[in-house]
Amino acid sequence: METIGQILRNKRQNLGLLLRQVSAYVDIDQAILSKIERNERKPTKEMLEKLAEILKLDKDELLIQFISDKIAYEIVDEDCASKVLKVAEKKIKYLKSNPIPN
Amino acid sequence: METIGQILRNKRQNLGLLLRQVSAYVDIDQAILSKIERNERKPTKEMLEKLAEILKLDKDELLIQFISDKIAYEIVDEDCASKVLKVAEKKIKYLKSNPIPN
DNA sequence: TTGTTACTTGACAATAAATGTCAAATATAG
DNA sequence: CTATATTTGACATTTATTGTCAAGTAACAA
Repeated sequence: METIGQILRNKRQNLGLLLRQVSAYVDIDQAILSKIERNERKPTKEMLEKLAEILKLDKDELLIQFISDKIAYEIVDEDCASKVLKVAEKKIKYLKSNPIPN
Repeated sequence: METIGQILRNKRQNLGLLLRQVSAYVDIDQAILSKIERNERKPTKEMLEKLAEILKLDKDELLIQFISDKIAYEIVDEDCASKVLKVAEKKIKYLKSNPIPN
């Protein structure tokens, strides 16, 4: 099970790219990229898209990893975590099937 | 499918309590409670506990509704929402089974 | 109408969280 | 040691969240 950071770092290193190079492409400070790769900071969606481009990763897959990471860390310390996910799924289905629930 | 706000408001009205009374018990401005009941603001966990007490709601169940609400709204507009939840579940299991993953 | 009660709304300040920038510190390799 | 790559932390800035308050609406009774 890889975190976003691990995915990004592994791919970058496999491609033989430096933090400096990738961060320049993404147009962020390399300190930020370093932190993203160690899960100390979260990338924005714009960053993710750029990262997917330069690292030749699937954009959608990366987004899924990103959001699921965020959610996992959000509720991992709740002891009702799995129930929360089940209820959330129901709610999402409901929200999607009901336009403008307000 | 009820939101947290609806749950709180319904129960409060069924018990014949006023915003003023409940907000006094929870020790918040009644404007805040009004907003919470209309999902314009999110309660803190402390508020939720107090609310569960005075409204005779199950504390854990309310917390589950609260967190799942938050997650549902967070990802409802992603078209990969259900996949996200599946991946998140795996990550949580992984995180829980691995002490101090860092 | 007038007054009362319950609730809502929006502006505002205070607080906290996320973000970006930078330079110094620490590796790691030659 | 030198040079290059990465990490760390302090700091300022921006953005969200939160609480407070007073004025606003709505429903109803007198």
